[in-house]
Amino acid sequence: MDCKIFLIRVLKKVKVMSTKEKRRGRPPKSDRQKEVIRQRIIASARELFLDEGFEKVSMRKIAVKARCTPTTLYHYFRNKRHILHFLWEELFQQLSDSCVEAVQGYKDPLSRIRRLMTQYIHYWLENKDHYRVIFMIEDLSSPPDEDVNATSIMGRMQGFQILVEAIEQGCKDGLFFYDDMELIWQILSTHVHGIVTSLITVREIQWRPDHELIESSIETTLRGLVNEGHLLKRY
Amino acid sequence: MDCKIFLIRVLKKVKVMSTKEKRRGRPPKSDRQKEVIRQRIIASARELFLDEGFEKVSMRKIAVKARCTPTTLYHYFRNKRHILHFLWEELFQQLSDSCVEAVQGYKDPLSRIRRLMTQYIHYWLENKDHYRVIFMIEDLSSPPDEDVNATSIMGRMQGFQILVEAIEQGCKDGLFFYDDMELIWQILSTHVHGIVTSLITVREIQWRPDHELIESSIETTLRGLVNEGHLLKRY
DNA sequence: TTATTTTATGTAACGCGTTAAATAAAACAC
DNA sequence: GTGTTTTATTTAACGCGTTACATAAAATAA
Repeated sequence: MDCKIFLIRVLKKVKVMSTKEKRRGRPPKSDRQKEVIRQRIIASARELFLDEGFEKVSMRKIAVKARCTPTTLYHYFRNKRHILHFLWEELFQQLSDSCVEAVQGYKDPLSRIRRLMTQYIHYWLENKDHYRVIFMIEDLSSPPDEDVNATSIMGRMQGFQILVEAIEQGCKDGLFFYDDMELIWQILSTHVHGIVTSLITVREIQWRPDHELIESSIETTLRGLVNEGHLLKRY
Repeated sequence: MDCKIFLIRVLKKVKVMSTKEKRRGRPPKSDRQKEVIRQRIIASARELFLDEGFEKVSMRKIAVKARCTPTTLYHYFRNKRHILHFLWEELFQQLSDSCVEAVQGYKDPLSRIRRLMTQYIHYWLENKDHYRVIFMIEDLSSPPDEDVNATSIMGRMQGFQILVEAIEQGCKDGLFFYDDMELIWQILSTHVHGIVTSLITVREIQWRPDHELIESSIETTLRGLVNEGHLLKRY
């Protein structure tokens, strides 16, 4: 019974939506209007984040800056993480820019990949609070935001593009043990990310000096990924 | 002036403490008594954690179970993380046990290391909430607890002991590219940890199927760490 | 007009980790 | 006994993310 009623309601709704008959209630704000408000909220969050650091970004303070109440924020974003997602892109852009700079003057794919891995690690170590914003916010229950696809963000980043191209070139040259570009960048990503997350979050372990652990760890990954004979002298 | 006064106060305190004269105020609880209360608090936290999952562990609920107020908890522990640190040891023990079981029947160091790496990853992937308890609690300001040394915890774990012994044996056999046991286990740790943390926390990326990424990632690390010719057929 | 329906926003609350301030308890000095 | 000093514990609060609920606003239906 309930099922039937529900079905009828859904069908009515679909009919109304599809034929664009006059809706009954207050009309929703246009997508354009909504976007304006969303941007005002994001701008407030960014201002707080840049001015006073991540720990000052609270929903209540964002609301004050955006001239609304905290509840209104939840009308436009699922949760705090959802708002901060939009700041990710800017942080990734910084990372990307620093990576682009890091490969300047390096021509062969292997050197470029090595430089990118090194820079990735150093960027996060030098911006530990940015790292926490992105990787250490517990969302517990909520599923990942389907409208924020990190792979697509990364795809638009020049730094990631350079990595992909270097891997592509490497594959052509028979550089790698594997013949699968996606697999290769995922292996590289998990390994460098492991170094970053270990050094930042596992502070109870007495790690080797940063530079030693970083360099030997990266070289280990590259030796494991690159076919014998292709491993040139570094840099 | 202030400095001088401070110095005098310190000296008085030291004198009193060292000569064991009668103290003026209410005497502190004995270390034994304090330990009893600490254990009661930890037991309450553990009960909540095991019965209802991590998200139910709140300072207020621990306090109720331990029959005191939340503030009292802060008399015996610096913060929530400090209490949960004592649960770490038990989770690490589970991990250790599963690792001990995983190497059963594997004799050569390389196979044993490979088994340990694989089991480490699978343990955390199968116990994601445990992973979050340990690695994803933001402590923001506070420095790492100096009285909880993860390396010493790990040292007492048989699973870690087996890893160290396997590395030791490997070094004797000339198995590894590096000749430094600590460096080797730290490289192994960061790499496997990178896989775990990526798969658990970076959900916005469409990762390769677990088994594929795990296996090729581990093999990459081992190829990079093990000298040519020593890399036997797997398992 | 008035009633109804839907959207947008606000009010007040929940439980959270943590802490300042007050108070209770236990010792000594007088 | 009465104060004094130190420790242990509680009370009450802060700001937090989030949400149930109420209300305002804007449209249609009658």
